[in-house]
Amino acid sequence: MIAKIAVSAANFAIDKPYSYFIPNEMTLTPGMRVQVPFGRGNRNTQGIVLSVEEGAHDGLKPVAVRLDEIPVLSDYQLRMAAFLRERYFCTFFDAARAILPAGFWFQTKETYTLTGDMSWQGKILRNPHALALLTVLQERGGEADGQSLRKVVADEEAFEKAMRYLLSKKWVHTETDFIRRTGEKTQTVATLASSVEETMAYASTRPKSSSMQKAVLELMCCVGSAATKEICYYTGASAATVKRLAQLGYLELSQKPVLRCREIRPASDAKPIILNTQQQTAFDGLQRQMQQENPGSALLYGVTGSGKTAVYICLITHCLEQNRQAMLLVPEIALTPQLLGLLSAYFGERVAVLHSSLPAGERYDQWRRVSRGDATVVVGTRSAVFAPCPNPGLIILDEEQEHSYKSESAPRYDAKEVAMWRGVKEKALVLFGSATPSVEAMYHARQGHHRLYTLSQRYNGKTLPRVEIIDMRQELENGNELSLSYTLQDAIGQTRQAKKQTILFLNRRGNSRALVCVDCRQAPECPRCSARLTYHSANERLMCHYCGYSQKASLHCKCGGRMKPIGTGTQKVQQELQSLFADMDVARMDTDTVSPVNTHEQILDKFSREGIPVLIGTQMVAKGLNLPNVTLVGVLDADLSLYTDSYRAAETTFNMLTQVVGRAGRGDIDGSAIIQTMAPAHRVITLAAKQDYDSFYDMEIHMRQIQQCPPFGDLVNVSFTGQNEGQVIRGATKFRDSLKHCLQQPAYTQIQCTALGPAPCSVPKINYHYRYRLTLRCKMEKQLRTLLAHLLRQFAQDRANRGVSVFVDINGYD
DNA sequence: AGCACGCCGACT
DNA sequence: GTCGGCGTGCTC
Repeated sequence: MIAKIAVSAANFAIDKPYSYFIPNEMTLTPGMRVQVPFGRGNRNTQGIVLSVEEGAHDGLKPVAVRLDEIPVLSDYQLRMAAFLRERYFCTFFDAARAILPAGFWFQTKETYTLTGDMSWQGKILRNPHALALLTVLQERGGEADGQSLRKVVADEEAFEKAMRYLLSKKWVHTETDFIRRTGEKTQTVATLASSVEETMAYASTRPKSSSMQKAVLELMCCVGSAATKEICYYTGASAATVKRLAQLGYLELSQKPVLRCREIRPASDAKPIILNTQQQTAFDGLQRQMQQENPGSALLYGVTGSGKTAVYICLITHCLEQNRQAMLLVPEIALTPQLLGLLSAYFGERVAVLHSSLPAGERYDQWRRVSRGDATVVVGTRSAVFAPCPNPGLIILDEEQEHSYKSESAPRYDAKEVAMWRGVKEKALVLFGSATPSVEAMYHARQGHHRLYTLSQRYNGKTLPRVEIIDMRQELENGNELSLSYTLQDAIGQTRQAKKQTILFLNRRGNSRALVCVDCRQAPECPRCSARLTYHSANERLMCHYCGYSQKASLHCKCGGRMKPIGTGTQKVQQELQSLFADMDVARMDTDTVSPVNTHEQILDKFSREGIPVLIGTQMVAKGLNLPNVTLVGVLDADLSLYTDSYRAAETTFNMLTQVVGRAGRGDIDGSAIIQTMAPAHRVITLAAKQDYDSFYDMEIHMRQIQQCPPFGDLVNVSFTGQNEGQVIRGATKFRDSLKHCLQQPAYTQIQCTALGPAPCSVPKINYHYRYRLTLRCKMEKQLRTLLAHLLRQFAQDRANRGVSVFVDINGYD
């Protein structure tokens, strides 16, 4: 018998089913994982059985080990993996990795053994690490595992190099085994093992060279116990320093499970839902659609507060009554505790939560519950679209316009597309929900590809907040140089007097700060990346977001000038507020205030509970909880997010403004919003202020048509990365030229596609790797996908492109 | 990408 | 002569 196997060692260029013969005593079924020898060196590789067939095994290698008792991927999931592979230019194995939760995967364990060849003894080796490894191996009776050997040569790169040398000399032999993970994800926690006095006494005797030890001990005296990872973050010490202190007896290390999943608190009352007329109409239509042979897809367009969730719950109930499972995807699980509570109130034990920050073991269990059919309601983030429901009848994607449905790493899939594919294959209704649908979704709805259901009434008949636009140029002319306009200042004062709360929203991406020299205006950059280092005042360090590099923040610039932190401006606004309202409490949400101890939720919770008059923050305050006591929302620099070169800038700004304005007046009292901008006449801003989605859509769809952007055309980035900049550019250019050449061939003349570039990516260098990209304006159809796949394979096989890797991203967000 | 094989220059 | 560098081609 012969098995066709997809192997993990294959890259995109050589990814195909490889045939192996199945030893007589072994039985294999498709979807099982196996260990097979691969390549000239027959290194052990993990593989997935795609199919099993009759046949003679002339010259085929045998399957070495069967790793699963029962298949981990069903036939249906194997087809899904094939779909991902074809659609997103990844290997079959990459696709399987995306489908299966992390808890399913094996850890590799390398065993190194000394071969009989002892000719190295007495020789003077050029590589001192190699000799060290040989010595240790001999001491341990000629065999050791990779983990313990890596302790001998701590530096990963040096270890690899030395081991490569030993293997090439055939003095050492290696074998890889796949062992099941321990299940639970754990982290190392250090606890102070001696008294504070004793520890401080020791710390004070330490010479300057051990300042790291001192810093760690000081921190530990304060906190008593902390995760090693956190200690390293706050002090900049390496894990080795912590370990050393443990050896010296000052700290005690232990393994504790990571528990990031907060318990779901079921909402207290699961009272029967009464739908209003609009909700009932939508529900009836959706329910009827779900009964059909091919239910297709639908868009539920419901303004903020119109009660989409109630419709979801009724639909899920209906779906379960048909003995089918329901899936509900959300952009971010941490922002939906209320939804989770509500679902568990209605569906109790039948709910399974799947998302990436669950500990591996937990995720594994949830996954099993779903595939066994014990859990019939799946709630989760993007990857939950792969949930192994045996027969789903309903797939809901809430807040459909959110970017988090698109994966940013390989395979770069879009959960919306995967959901549509599943919907067709499994005859399940796919429902997109949004208060501000993406232009693409609304277009498809208007074209009749999705059925459209609209909820235009706010749940308890509440009116939308009053919105006022303030021209900040005018404000400057009037002599106000503060970030807060006079109008906003007054409004904050009044809100405070009414014992209500204000949220001030700074329209900045992220929440990072930099250190800038007062004299030369230079900010320290990452030595490995073309990016500024971010200043973290919690640990007084500068850190790189892209590669993880970090260094101690210096107070002085190279030029001798003083360094000053600048940032999102939240602090500046806070200072302004405090000089305007001397005794007012202000809460702030940015890198300085958000920490593992002080999470977003805790800050919001504190703000809400203690009735702090003002909360300042960046985009992260826009999302999340309902805060009933907030009646005023101020947006600073509303136009800032318009000035990016993405075709989605207008849409993102509109959605963000609508969302933020909707934060005001969730309680009994009507809210108001003040939008400050340098471009008060900009249509996006005026329309957002009026909450006029339809006019915005009409304007934007027109632009998209002119520019041939989605939904009319696709923008595809083909990115090239490598350490040699010239080689990367040459590779990209060559790729573009062969694409252009192919497009001129008679077979491909129907393909419409133009290629621009190569141009440097938005971050041109990450971790010493240069990044260039081509932008294709095209219609991503089957023929073009085939052509691109061919070109990608050809690229990888070209010797000139060694060390350059390439990936494709379709309609990405960067 | 990773690995073996093979061809060629430097050193014993 | 042999060790070791690096270019080339294949992966069931």
